[in-house]
Amino acid sequence: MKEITSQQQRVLDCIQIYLKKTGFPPTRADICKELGFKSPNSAETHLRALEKKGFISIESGASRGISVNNQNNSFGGDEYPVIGLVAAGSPTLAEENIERTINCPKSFFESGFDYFLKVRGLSMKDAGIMEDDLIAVKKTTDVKNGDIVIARLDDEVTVKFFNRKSSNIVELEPANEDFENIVINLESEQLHIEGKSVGLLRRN
Amino acid sequence: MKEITSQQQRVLDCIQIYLKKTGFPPTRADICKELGFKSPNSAETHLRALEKKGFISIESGASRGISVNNQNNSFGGDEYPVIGLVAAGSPTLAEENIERTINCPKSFFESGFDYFLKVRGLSMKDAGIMEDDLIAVKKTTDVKNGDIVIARLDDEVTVKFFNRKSSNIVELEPANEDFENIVINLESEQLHIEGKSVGLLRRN
DNA sequence: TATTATACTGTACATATATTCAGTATTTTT
DNA sequence: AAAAATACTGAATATATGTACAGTATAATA
Repeated sequence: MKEITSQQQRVLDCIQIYLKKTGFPPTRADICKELGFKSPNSAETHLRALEKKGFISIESGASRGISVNNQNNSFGGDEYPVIGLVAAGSPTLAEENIERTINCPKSFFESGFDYFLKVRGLSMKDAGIMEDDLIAVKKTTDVKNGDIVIARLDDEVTVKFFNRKSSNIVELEPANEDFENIVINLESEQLHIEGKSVGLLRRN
Repeated sequence: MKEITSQQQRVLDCIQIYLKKTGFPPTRADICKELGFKSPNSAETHLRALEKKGFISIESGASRGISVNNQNNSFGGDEYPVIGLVAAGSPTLAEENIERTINCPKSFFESGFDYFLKVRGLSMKDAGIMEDDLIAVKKTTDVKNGDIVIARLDDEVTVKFFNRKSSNIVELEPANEDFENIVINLESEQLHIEGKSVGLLRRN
């Protein structure tokens, strides 16, 4: 399997996300629409490159005749996006930050989950969350004290323990003595709870 | 979900077999070819019946726009055993210690793996391995310094960093300052390397 | 008894779609 | 320095495909 370029990866991801969403592969036009290309030939050439490199197979003449060569993939799970936890000051948890997808069953984590978040930094190391770990995130605002939450302050996304001190005061607590608690006064600051951690996946 | 007729079941099976084989849904003509119909409208009417009964969804106008409404998670991965890392002095990694199994794809962890090991204690906490975490273990004796290995000394199984000091001396190093290195002289003691960690799964 | 659902054949056609050709430009490899 | 790969736009076209229409026939339902 030869090297894949970033654009080819985007096309491959697009195919897999489309497959997950609709149950069938995209057309060239669909790919263009998703990725903003203006000519179907843009998709075509990427598809041919992916085929040449062995990532996909294309059945000639067949509409939507794309199959992903995931050797292990006779597999009925879903594709879950892996979203990069971008550094401070960067955009939020957006679709554009999908690095790739992971195929795994819905019920893999007890309460169900929506996406994986790739961890940056070691602010939660004493909770066993290390750099590059993938946190399984369930989208919810229903969080309790002690939950590991994915919180957004302005445009900065962070993973911390949640601790409501009073009706107006929330503390976000790291699990690392080198970091300090973030105290938020809800009257003067905006806090968005994106979701909470329901599990963790690490791949050495 | 209403009752399905035998012919409709044949069509539904045909769709699923075609999907598994090719990676994309069949056309009306494909179904006719598979099932011996002579008119595409035969397939069409069956598809519409299946749609009406809720077994499939059809995207109007899209070629091969069929998706199977699979609420049942009959999921093609493999069952991997979860083995409890039993406390000191207890039996080894035996079949009897299988707590349950987890369904997940073969290649879920990069290099493939053989079973999950449920962690006891916090001796590897600084490596982000916490109590009750499930370590994905690949059975192998081919380990390098720095690998997290599953080692057995007599009947005691432990998870530690591997460090070969010399041809006869191996150190098993915890990732927790409260624990001490285990130094093994291979001439006088038996060390069995059961495998190494290739990943980790945590479920909150 | 009339109606609806099932189960087909056969023809026809609009359009969805793959695919080719002609360009332009940048980067990487040889 | 030349060749190949990457990364596109834009237009054109043959055909793959969904889908409607016209029939025929049987079984189930109201």
